[in-house]
Amino acid sequence: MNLKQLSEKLGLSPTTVSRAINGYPEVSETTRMRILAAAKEYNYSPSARAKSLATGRSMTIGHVIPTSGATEMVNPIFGDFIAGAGETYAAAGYDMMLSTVHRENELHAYRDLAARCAVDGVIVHAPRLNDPRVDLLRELELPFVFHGRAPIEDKSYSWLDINNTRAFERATKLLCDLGHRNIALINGDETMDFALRRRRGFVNAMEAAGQDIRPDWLAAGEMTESFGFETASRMLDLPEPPTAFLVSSIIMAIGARRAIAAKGLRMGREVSVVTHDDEISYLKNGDTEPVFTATRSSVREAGRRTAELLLGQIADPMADTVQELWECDLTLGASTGPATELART
Amino acid sequence: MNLKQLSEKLGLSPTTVSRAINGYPEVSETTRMRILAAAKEYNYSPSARAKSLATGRSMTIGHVIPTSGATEMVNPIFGDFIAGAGETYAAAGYDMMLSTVHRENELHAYRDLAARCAVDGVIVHAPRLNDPRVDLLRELELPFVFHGRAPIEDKSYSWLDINNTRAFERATKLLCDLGHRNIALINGDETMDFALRRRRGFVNAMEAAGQDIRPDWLAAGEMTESFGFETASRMLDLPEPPTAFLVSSIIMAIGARRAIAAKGLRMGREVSVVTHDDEISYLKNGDTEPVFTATRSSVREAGRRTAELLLGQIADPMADTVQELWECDLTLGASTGPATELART
DNA sequence: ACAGGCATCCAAAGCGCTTTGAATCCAGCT
DNA sequence: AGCTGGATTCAAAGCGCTTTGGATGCCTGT
Repeated sequence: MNLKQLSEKLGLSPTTVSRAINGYPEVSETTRMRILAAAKEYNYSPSARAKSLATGRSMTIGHVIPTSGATEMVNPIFGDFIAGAGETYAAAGYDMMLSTVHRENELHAYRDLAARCAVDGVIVHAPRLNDPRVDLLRELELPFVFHGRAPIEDKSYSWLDINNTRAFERATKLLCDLGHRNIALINGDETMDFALRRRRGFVNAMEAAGQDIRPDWLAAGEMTESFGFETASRMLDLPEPPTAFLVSSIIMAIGARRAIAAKGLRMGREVSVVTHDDEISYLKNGDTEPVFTATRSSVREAGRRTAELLLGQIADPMADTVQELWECDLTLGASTGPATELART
Repeated sequence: MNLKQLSEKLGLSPTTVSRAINGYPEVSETTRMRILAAAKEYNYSPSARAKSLATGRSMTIGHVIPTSGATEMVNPIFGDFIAGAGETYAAAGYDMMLSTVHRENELHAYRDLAARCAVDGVIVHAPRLNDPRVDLLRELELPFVFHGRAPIEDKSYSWLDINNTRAFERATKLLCDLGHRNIALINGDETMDFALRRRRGFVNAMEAAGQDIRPDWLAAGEMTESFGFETASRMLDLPEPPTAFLVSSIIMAIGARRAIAAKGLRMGREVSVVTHDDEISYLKNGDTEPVFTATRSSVREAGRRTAELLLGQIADPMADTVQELWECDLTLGASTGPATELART
């Protein structure tokens, strides 16, 4: 069933039917009702392809998902971010288009989306150091919003980010205040902007507290459970092991917990752990008391809001760029406690 | 830059340029080369919208992702499945379109995709008992492949599934062979087809071994870490606690491990755990020795293959439907051992 | 010299919609 | 009666591509 057939059935012109469906005022209420009823009866919806060709807007938002590392890992926060963004799109009548792509083909993927007029805008994931995507997307004149920031601090593009530096400063200070002096950082891949900021927050707070930062106690890598386990295991085997871990993702923290348990130590007693918690739906940080003391921010909420910012920008391309910096909660859980001497025995 | 402009620049007709780009033979090699060079220079790609309107194919595959439960959880295996499917799509020149949708709106989402001609086919996720989607999609004449099976056993639709029943039979038998008599099942939501089959496998093997199935030792719910923790905790508190857990997802198994540790028990010693492992990229089941004894099948590989089946079906709608049933590995890890009396003390 | 055949190329129609500009109708007013 | 103007409706152009059905030119063989 297409527009022409429907209009013939109704004895009206395609023009009128189209206007009725799209809510234009130049059609009487009675015929509008008649048209909408018929559309429903025959389950008619305008063809998205024809519509977007005619209007010049595809009503589709693109997400280019970089798969990283040898394992081509998909970031675990991704599902929840998408779910949040999807709510916004659904409410606004937009579709969501995904491309998963190896990092080296990423720029080509954006170029391609733009050249094919496949999307009206994109959300940019996982900004990194010297991220070339800001310039590229500007050149392509494709509306975009970053989830996270490229390290460039100018106001010339829109982004939504959490205050990674502050969150990790506060978390580090908490550990210092609990008397910990041997604090390790298990960070995400430090070519990524968020990881750099978290490290900076950690370093700031350690220096403020007059504490040593030992290279042995710094690690960065893939945000997998294995990496958390292996890194924590290795550090706990050091002659002078850390008494506390600051961890960049709850998945790595679960690995760290496994390492701690394997050494016969108790998390929250001999060893403390603070992690960042994205509030991933299947990895809730406990139901009553949080399992981990954590810096917390909902990535799903971020998805919803980032999508809103992008749709706003598409609706009014002349509007100013928008920057939103969200503070994280610092929630106390069972994984932290005062420093003890036990871990060194 | 559009086709017309490019063809004017080249002094050729749009027809010829189009044919050159789409690889038709009626254009000389020299002009084809010239055209392709110009297309590259001006970064021209045919508009996807116009192309799909003209060809009648959208070159897009839809995935309708149901969010489940009060938390609107996104299944954690989803990211890896999508990554696998995405590889297939990219290689074949297809795009991927996602809608996340509440379960009650799911049928409407499919209807809408079909009516708007937005996709050439869909992959159906998370089949359930009495799944209405088989009939609906047939009625809509939209090509589809199920990831998993609807319980209907006919050959009239295509699916790719793992042999859940067999996997859980074997896993259960392993635990029985290790001397366990108190075996608990922590299953996924039993309105889902896969969970029903796993339960059936468990029951089959228990009956074959002449063992009791105690309602106390059966649980089904959301595949979250919390659910695994709470369920295992509750069961371990029973007057007669299980000595082994068969768990439907590695995330729940991580929760169960936490519960076991919290009771001062050791996984693989006092309590055994076997889990299903989808080989999620960020939750690798250990690097050297597997942490968990597990029934294993790569969900990413499944995504890749399911997408292939769908594209095949789109390419030849008259071809027979295809069913693929994959067997799981049963890999031994550190989480299982012989039954002891310790757990009951 | 001419028909036939092949290799190239092109004009125009059409995909299903939106949207411009115009037509039609029917009060309401002078 | 005649004019104006608002309320409806419509015909037709156009979005950027593919594809049908020629057209053109060139080479062959007779």
